Amino acid sequence: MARPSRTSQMPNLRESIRDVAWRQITESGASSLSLRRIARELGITAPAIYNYFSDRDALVTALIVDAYASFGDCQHEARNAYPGSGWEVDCLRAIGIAYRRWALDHPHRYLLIFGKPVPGYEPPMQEILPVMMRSLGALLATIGELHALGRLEVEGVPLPLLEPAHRFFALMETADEPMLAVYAVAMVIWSRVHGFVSLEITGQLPPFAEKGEALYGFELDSICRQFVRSQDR
Amino acid sequence: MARPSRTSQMPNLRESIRDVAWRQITESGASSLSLRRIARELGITAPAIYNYFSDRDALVTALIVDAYASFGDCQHEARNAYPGSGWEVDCLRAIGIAYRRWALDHPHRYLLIFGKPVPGYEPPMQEILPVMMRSLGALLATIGELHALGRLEVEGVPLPLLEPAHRFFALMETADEPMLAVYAVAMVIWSRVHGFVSLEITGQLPPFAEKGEALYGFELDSICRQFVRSQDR
DNA sequence: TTTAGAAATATACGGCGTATATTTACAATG
DNA sequence: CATTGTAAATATACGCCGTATATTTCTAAA
Repeated sequence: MARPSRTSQMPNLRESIRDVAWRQITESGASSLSLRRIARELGITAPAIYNYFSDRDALVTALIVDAYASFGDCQHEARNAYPGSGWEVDCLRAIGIAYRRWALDHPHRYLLIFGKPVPGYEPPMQEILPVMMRSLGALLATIGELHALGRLEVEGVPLPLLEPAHRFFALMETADEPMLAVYAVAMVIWSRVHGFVSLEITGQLPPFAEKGEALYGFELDSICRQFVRSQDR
Repeated sequence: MARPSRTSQMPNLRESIRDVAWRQITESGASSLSLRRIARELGITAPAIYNYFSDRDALVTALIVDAYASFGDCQHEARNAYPGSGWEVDCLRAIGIAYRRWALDHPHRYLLIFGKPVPGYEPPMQEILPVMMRSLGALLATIGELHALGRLEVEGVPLPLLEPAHRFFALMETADEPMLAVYAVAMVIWSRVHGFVSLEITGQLPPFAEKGEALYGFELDSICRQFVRSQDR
C-alpha cells in the first residue's frame, strides 16, 4: 500500500541521497554537508529527504556506517592476503600499511569516523559499535594469533577494566585474561597508528611531506620489535 | 537608536568577546560557537563584533592562539621543574604527563588546536606557527639535551626533508643534521602521545576509562626505553 | 472505482554569518 | 565653547541552514 511514485524517474532515492552526500563530502569536507545542497543537486526539495532519513544526524550516521564498512574491508583484505601460519608479522605490517593507505586515499572518511564529524553531531554508539568492532577485528585476530603462538610480548601492558556498567562489557564479558592482553596491545598499536595518520592527513607533519612513508615504516618496525618475539625463541 | 555609551559599561569589549567565546566553547564545544550567541550574551548586536574581529574566522584564530599559549605554558612549566643536568628522562616523562593532563583538563581547547576546529575554518599558518613552535619547544629542547649528552638513540629514524619550497624551511634552514634527528624523534613522540590522548578525550578508548593513566604511562615508558640510552653507557 | 496512505511540495520559523547604511557619542580642533 | 571628524554601535536586509506543518499528488490495494 505504498507509492513508488518517483520509481520511474529516480529509482533509489535513498541511495542517491547517500551518493550525493558522499560526493559533497569528498569534495568539500564533512562539515560542509547540507541537506538543502543535496536536495538542490537531486532536483528535489529539502524536506523530501526526511522521507528517507529522520534528520541530518541519521544521514551522517548512515555515512559513518558506510565509511566503517569500507575501512573494515580494507583491513580484512590486508589480513586475508597472509593466510596460514608463519606470516603473522608480515600480516601485522600489511594491516598497518593498509590503514595509512586507506586514510590517505579517503581523508574525509577517516576524519568522519575518528574525528569530530559535524557541528552538533554525537554518534549513536549502538549503531556504530558493530561496524567499528568489525574493522578492529582484523588487527585483533592477528594479534590473537601471535598470542596463541606464544610470540606476543605483553609484559607490563596494563589490562582494561571490565565493569558491568561499561558499554563494552557485553562484548567482552566472555573474554579471559589473555584476550584482555590482546585487546590492550591492540589499543596501544591503534593509538600509535592513529596518532601518526591523523597528524599526517591534517597536514600537521609538514617537514616529512614525502618522507611520511619512511617515518611510518619506522613506527611499524618499532611496534613489531616491541610486541613480537622472534620466531626462534 | 544607535550607540549607547557602552564605553562606560563595558570597557574592554574585545576581551569580553573572547572570554564569552571561551565560556561557550568549554560549555558546548568549539563547533557550536556563534557570533550571535556571543552578542546576545553581551547585550550587543551581532555586527558590533565586527569592530573587534574582522570575521568569525579571525575570532577563532585568536582563540587558537590563546589555547596554544596556555598549552605552551603547561609544557614549559613541566620542563622548568627539572632544571640542570641529569634529569632529562624525568623531564621527558613530566612533559608527557603534563601534555595529557592539559588535554584532559581542556579537551575542547585540545580539539580546537589539533582537530578540525569549526566547519569552514582553515587556520592561517603564518599566525599560528610561532605559538605552535613555542609549545613544541619544551619537547625539542629536552630531546636536544639528551642528544647533546649522547643519550639519544636515533638509529633508524628517518630525517625530514628540507626543501626551500617548504613552509618550515625558514625555521629549519640553519639546522644541522643532528638537529634534524632531534626533530624527527620529537615528531615520533608527539604522534604517539597525540594518538593516545586524542582517542582518550574523544571517548574512543572506552574499556580503559579509569586505567587510561596506566596505559599512558606504559606508552611513556616505551618511548623512554626506545629513545633514551641508559646513563652509564 | 474508490480510497487509504506514501511521497513529494509549499510554506514558514528561527537560527546563522555578514554586508550596508545609518546613527550616536566622544575627543580633538578652532 | 562650539564644531566637526571619526570610531563604535545600531538597524536592516540577504541568503544560507535544519526542520516542522500542512497540503497536494500519485498509486496500489480493496
